[in-house]
Amino acid sequence: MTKTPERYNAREVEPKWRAAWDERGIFKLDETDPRPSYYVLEMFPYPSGRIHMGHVRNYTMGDVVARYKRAKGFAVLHPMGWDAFGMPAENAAMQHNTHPAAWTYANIATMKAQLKSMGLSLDWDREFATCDVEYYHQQQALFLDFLKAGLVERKSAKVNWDPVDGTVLANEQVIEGRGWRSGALVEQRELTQWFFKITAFSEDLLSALDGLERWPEKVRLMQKNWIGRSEGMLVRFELADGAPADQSELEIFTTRADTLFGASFLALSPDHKLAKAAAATNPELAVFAEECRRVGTSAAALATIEKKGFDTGIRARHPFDPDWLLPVYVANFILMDYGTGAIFGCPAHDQRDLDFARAYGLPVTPVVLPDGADAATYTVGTEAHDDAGRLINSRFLDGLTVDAAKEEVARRLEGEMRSGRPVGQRQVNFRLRDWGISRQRYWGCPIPVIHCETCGVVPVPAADLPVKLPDDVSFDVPGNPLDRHPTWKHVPCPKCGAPARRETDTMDTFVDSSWYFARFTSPRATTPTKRAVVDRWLPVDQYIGGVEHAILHLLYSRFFARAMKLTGHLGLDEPFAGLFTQGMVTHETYKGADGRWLFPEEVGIKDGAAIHVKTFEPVTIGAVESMSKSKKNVVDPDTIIAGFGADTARWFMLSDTPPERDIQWTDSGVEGAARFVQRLWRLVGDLAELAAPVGTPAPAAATGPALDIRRLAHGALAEIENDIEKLRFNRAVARVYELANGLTTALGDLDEAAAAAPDVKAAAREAAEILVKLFAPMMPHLAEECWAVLGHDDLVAVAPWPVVEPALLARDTITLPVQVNGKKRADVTVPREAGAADVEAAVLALDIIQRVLEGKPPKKVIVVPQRIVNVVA
RNA sequence: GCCCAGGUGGCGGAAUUGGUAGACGCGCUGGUUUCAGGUACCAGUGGUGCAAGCCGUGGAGGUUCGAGUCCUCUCCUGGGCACCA
Repeated sequence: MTKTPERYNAREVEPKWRAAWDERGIFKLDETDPRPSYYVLEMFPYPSGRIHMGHVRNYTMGDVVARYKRAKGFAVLHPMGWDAFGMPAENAAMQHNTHPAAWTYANIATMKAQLKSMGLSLDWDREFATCDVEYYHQQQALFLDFLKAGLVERKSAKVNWDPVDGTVLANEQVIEGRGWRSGALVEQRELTQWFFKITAFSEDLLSALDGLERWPEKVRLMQKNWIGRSEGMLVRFELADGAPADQSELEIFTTRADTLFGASFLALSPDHKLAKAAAATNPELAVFAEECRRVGTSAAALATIEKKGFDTGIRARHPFDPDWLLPVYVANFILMDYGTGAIFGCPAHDQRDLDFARAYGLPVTPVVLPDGADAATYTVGTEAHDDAGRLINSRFLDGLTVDAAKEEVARRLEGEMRSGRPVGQRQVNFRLRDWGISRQRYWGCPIPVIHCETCGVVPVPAADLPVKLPDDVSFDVPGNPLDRHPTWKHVPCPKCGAPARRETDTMDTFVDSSWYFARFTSPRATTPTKRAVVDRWLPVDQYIGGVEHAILHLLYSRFFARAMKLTGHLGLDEPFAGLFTQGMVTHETYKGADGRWLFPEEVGIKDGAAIHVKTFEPVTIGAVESMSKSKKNVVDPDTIIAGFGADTARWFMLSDTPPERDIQWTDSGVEGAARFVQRLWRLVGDLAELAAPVGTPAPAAATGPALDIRRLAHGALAEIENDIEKLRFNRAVARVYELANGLTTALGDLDEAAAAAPDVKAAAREAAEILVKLFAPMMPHLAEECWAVLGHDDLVAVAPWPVVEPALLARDTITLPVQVNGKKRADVTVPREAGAADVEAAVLALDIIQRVLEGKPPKKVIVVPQRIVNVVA
């Protein structure tokens, strides 16, 4: 190899191939393409201004899958769009006096150019932003259909109010008592709001998780916990003394009806109607209830407070014994919106009830005896027993298991009638709440209803859609610009024609992202979807995004699919057949001498110590954390792509770290990736010089070096295909390195005669083309340039994936490791078809084995075919 | 507190699911090329020992011919949920 290899210049080459792809339109999908379909989708970005490394990682992974599936002969749908409504646009409007739309569309233009520079195989013809009128028009149509189908509800509810953003948040948008976006402490307020009835699907959303086999177990578990199903009973307690005149009973929910004979009190939420009635005549109780509510604003405070209660003086009768009276407390640890807002307390078998009972001197009677404990001496101290056991002190339940006792209590209470209703009934309860979608904001999809004084809430007629956002709005004062707009909300009632007003709330932006995947199948349709098209392309075969959306976005999307099915917009329940959640991109953090964060480019290394590149002051290297602007540990994708090329950035993102884990961005790692780009370029150049012309078939009966080269290529092909199918990109990358190493060595070993042999030249042709096709999904620009060097004038992006020849994967002889007592001592090479007896004989003939055995016969020889031999001495 | 996931060289990580621990990359060491830096190339790189060998997958036990992988206990790290009756 005497010629001076030219360097591969990514900066010049990459734009050329992107233009070639565009020109040929090869990533545009024909919806009627008869080949098997494959839908790969990455979570679409919020147009915040510029893409970050997390986007690069996410979209690179999706692109590998898309390009690979295309090569495998699928008709691939791989679209991109923008999750474009939301608060940052309004904040920018306030700060910089721009219009949210102008800000958003400018950001989209910037980010689209950045995504294009990555060389992604996207069908840009399908692009849309959720703030496009055409998109939210169809979303309003969906809303009206959901309303008609009874899936939308307007109700007054205690809501999470974010005082900084001035809007309502869904439960799942409150994290540790703070708004998920603003971080402000959330307050509880009573407001009339629009809700999607996601709880109508609680049972189905839970049970269908089992069928999502290509979802991460972790995500399924998180959703399961979030939905929070529990089986229990509603039990009616008759009120005896001290009850308000209009209330004669108290209904509680319990999952432990078996412990009814261990009851020592009843407890109410301060917001329970019985508590409120009692507080009306008891000022002290009213004060206590008010105290509870104050604490209740912060979940962090809730977690640490002591259990407190207030005896209302009311007494209730035990359902199995009318003479047994139980005190009714108001307690600070009872939630109004779970179950009935009331419980019965069994201190011996519930820790919270035990803490409460100890504080107020209430009886603690064990009714479940742990296995192995003695009934005569068993007592409960400071730890409640909530595990299994047998019932004691429980009359007719004594001796039963917990499950059997639950059955027996249910049977009896269901059979006992009071005022025409059973005293108890089985009930399944869910933690999941309905999804409040009202937001008091401008930059969102308007809720298409009109409020009329005589007709009430009137849906906007479908023919009047879209309800467009007005352009002339100002953000100089707090509050909702739609609400204070001089004319927008004033409209005649569609029913009676009288003056009425529009709903000024807009939809939660999670609504926008709950059906965009369906819209991509027919992005310009004048209905939300086209049934024939959407039914062919959904579900998404592979969805890829961040695990931070494990609950919110994915649960809402699953709800939307069901709601859209019910209203005839599509034909399935589960929108995402395969889900992959990728890890974050991390980087070291740096702090200067003054304690301020520094950007990575401000930091240099001198004599093994980190210093500031300008001031030479010492720099402290901090923890490796996920990239964030606030800590300045960010690397700009543009800088990397401009400096090294998109292929290097893509390759690095796929290398080394398993895709589901956090990846650490390092300079040396990127440089390594860049070096490999050059190495591949030289290797393909060398192969091209040696290789037979384009179209030469692989040598069928190769021997010697030609056979070795073929085996290398086909071995790598089989492995990489398997790795990409399983999204194990880091392993696929390692296999490409191995193939490149192997081919480099094989080329170096060829003597002049071998290099001139036709079968070697044909094998080199085959190996070079396999190599290029194998890395083409990961480094598509380099692959095109290599493809051209190999003499092709078509694009590798449309070339079919190579086919493995299984015969090349098998060897005539195999080398087995030989262990003695489980420790490896030798290798033995035997014919592939050798029987166990032949292998054993070969092993025992080995000098090393004879030496270790010291001439004695082995106790036993274990031969695992094709695997290993173990000699037991 | 409860529920998950995970601890493997200096670092990121492999290991066909019970069968050669450390693939591949980064880093490092020595050498060749180069005025030099970088690049490129060659050799080496878990620990220990002159060596045969011995020790090694957070820790302690166990099952097995054989354990990173299975079981019991324990420590640590990351994530989710959090008075859900």
